[in-house]
Amino acid sequence: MDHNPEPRKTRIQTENEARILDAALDAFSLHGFRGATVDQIAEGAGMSKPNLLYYFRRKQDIYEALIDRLLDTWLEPLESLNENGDPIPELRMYIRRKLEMSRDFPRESRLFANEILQGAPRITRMLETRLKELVDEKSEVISGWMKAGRLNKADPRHMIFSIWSTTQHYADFDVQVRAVLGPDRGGDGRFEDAARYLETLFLDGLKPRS
Amino acid sequence: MDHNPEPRKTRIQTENEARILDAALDAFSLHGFRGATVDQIAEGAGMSKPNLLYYFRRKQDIYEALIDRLLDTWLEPLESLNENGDPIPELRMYIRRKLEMSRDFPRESRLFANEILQGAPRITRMLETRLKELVDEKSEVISGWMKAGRLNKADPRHMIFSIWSTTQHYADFDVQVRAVLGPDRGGDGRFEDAARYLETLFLDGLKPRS
DNA sequence: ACGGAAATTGACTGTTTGATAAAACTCTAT
DNA sequence: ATAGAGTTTTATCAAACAGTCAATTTCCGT
Repeated sequence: MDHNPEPRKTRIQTENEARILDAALDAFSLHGFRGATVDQIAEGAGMSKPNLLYYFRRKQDIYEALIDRLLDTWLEPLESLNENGDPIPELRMYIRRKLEMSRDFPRESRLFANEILQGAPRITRMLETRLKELVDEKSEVISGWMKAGRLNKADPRHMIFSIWSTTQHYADFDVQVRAVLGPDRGGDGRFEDAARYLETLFLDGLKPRS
Repeated sequence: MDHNPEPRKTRIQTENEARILDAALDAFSLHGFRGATVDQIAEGAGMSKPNLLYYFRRKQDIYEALIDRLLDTWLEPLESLNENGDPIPELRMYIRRKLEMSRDFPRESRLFANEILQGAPRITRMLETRLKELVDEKSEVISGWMKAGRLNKADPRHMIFSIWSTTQHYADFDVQVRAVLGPDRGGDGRFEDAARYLETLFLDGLKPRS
């Protein structure tokens, strides 16, 4: 009665799906859903188009598989913001982890940015439910810290936005960042500069403490 | 010898080019260069595709016209950062003007974001020359303020990045912002909330001043 | 080593896309 | 009012596109 309990995957299937998703991430993150082509992805994955479509029947299926896989990873740092920790180190860690994700997973960041930029036609529901609930919950945590005087008073939701935008900027606007900062002088210097700046900004602000 | 001194435009030409550029801004800002179609733009402009191509011979020409028109407007707020003004009010004004531009010209912001996200193939040179020079110049100004103790010490270039990213976030990630904040309760409330938050963030930071 | 399942391919289809050509129409300066 | 520039449309094209299909080849448990 093998009634579709678990369609166990073969070795080749696992490998090829991984290669397809990787090539698709390249294409979609750079050109968006409409701009990326199946031929392009197939070439990137090193296989023929019909072969690719043997694993994912429609272009949209590849895209949705990517988005699904992305979301957990993407929200995890905020999820692990700990109500019982010290506010300042908690925020410091959250910002650093988001910045690390921009460094280590820039394509994922750009894919997400592209999707939102194009009106999020495929994930609006998710934004209004799962994302909103998570932000609501964590905003309460932050709000509690502020009421206890452990954090400067500010709108927690906009605060989360500002952490998202500043950190993801280094992935999404990478070309611009590189153009402005000039040639990379190797190492993790650029990353550390950004980390140090963001810590100053979020914790101390720009007005000198007299 | 009317040797192409100024190809003075007719009334119809002026009107139609404006309508095309407006429709193109809708399309390109939502789908990027490759994702937007000429048919789509023509329909948005209320004319046939061949008619549109009578005014702009290639799709790319429309796109480039938009980008050109955009840049001056986009950089103007930073250009008018005044070395001789008071640092805090100058920054406050810069942030507010950038935020106003996100509110008033969200399509332009998204067009720019799309271009950068896709690797800025058409404007890399501009980023490396004009934009870099402007940022270098203004970084010197900010750096001077910091050395004079009139501003908290922080990397001026990353500071500019953070102002760009936080303000443009409200245009580029509008869908996400709406989803998280819930239904708009009319008026300029949302804008004022963001303005107030950003002022707190940039000037005071999040660590309470004891 | 072999038989059936899994994987791969070449050839193809219908549609969309950016772009062109030529003919028909409209506006405007005289 | 009319000639010619300026504008619009119909018809059309070749390339690129997502997706299908039948036929072939490879893989793998027995």
